[in-house]
Amino acid sequence: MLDIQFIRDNPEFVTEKAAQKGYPVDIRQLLELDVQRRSKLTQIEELRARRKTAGKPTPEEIEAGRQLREELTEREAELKIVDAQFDALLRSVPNMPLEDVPVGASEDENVVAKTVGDKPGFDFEPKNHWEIVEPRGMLDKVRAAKIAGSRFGYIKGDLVRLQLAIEQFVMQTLGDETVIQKLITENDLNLVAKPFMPILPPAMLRTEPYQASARLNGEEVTYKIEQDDLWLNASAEHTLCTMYWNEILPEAELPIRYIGFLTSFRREAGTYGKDTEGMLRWHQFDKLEMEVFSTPETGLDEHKLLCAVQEYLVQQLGLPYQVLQKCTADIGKPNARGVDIECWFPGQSAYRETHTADYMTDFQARDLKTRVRRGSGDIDWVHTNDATAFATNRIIAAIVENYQTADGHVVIPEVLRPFMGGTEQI
RNA sequence: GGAGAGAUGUCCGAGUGGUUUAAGGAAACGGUCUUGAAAACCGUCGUGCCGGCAACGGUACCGUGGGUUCGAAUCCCACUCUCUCCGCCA
Repeated sequence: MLDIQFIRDNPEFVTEKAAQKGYPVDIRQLLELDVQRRSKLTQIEELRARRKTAGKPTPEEIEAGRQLREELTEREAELKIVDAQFDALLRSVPNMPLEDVPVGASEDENVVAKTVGDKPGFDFEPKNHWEIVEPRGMLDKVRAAKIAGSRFGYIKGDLVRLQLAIEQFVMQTLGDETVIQKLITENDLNLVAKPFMPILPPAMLRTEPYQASARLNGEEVTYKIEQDDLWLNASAEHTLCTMYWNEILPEAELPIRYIGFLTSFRREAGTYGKDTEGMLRWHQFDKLEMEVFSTPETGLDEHKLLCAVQEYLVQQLGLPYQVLQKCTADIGKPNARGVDIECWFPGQSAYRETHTADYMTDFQARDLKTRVRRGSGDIDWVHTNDATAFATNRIIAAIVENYQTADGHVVIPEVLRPFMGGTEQI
């Protein structure tokens, strides 16, 4: 959630920015409730103070206490109602976009920040990825549909080896301090070159932390395990960002940089007919995800580092891509800034989203109550960042389409070959 | 699935109705002593909210939510989580 003090101090700004993100909120009403809430709280605290007695009370004090209790019960009931309204309204206020986030009403107004890499030239008509891997027996969606329904698949053979190679490549690259330092230097960032810690997080989480993460997007997106109060994660950051829920971290431990690997699950309700072929939009997919907890001062640079890592990884695979600066309507409620990478898919003759980087400033941390104790003893909210390293299905599809040969094979990008026993083509 | 135990501040841990604004210990930080360090000694040392420029004052929080009471960490009810043993199992 947003800082109520900030809203008190900047009501017009908050109203305007919230509207730009597509979240019209009644800040006047929120502030009115805020005033009501505080005045009721003051009343209640006064009553509580009067209730205290030192030791055994006299009969008169007991009678007075009885009356105080009646009044308190009434006031507390009033406060509860105001509090609930206030809380609901406060939680409806989105994070404020940073200044450089383009203002836009829909994803169509995202801005292409740059385009990198040459699209491969083919002397034949390039195929879609499924036209290559399905006939070769590396993808079986028919039997998967029989067993689990649409949007599932059996990935087989060399495609599995390719995925494992991608995982190994990412873990090695992000664990390499020299790579991190290089990206920090190239991008003029004021950060330490601490490598990313590999992590295998849980795939499910309980309702309470999920809600606190500001990432629980309801049942269109997320699978619920009813009998156990558990949700299946829709992205690794859901169980990563919640790791330090209700904790105060020593400043010396920051930044905490994780590179997680996890299978994620999405219901994809409302996407019927979209991407039904191939492996771009499944109910279940594997993902390598970065998550960073940092001080407020370094939060933006950490975000830029994650973007740099994403580009570096895609470049290493030799894939053409464009970087999208997401507009206010598309960055999402908890985001202050968001950047997508779209890789080129020659079979579809289109750029398709493969990466996203989210910077939440302290918005998410305030809900998660994840804080940092500074050297001075002060306590501040941490800043949180998450970003895709690779969503393996999508990046495999991109590799297959960009590296396809005339006879329906796929050349393996050089950086991945060491992780596939030197295999050059599948 | 069966049986049992437990949840208190950064950690350990006391506390079963009334200055608990939670004992004591450890860790941490500051200081004294020391050539330096250790030890010893002295001091500081939870979080949120409300008011205040501030010093500070008020209030809440002992797993969560209800209840009893003039008053609840403490009594009652429900729930959650953790641990141990047995069973099953990758």
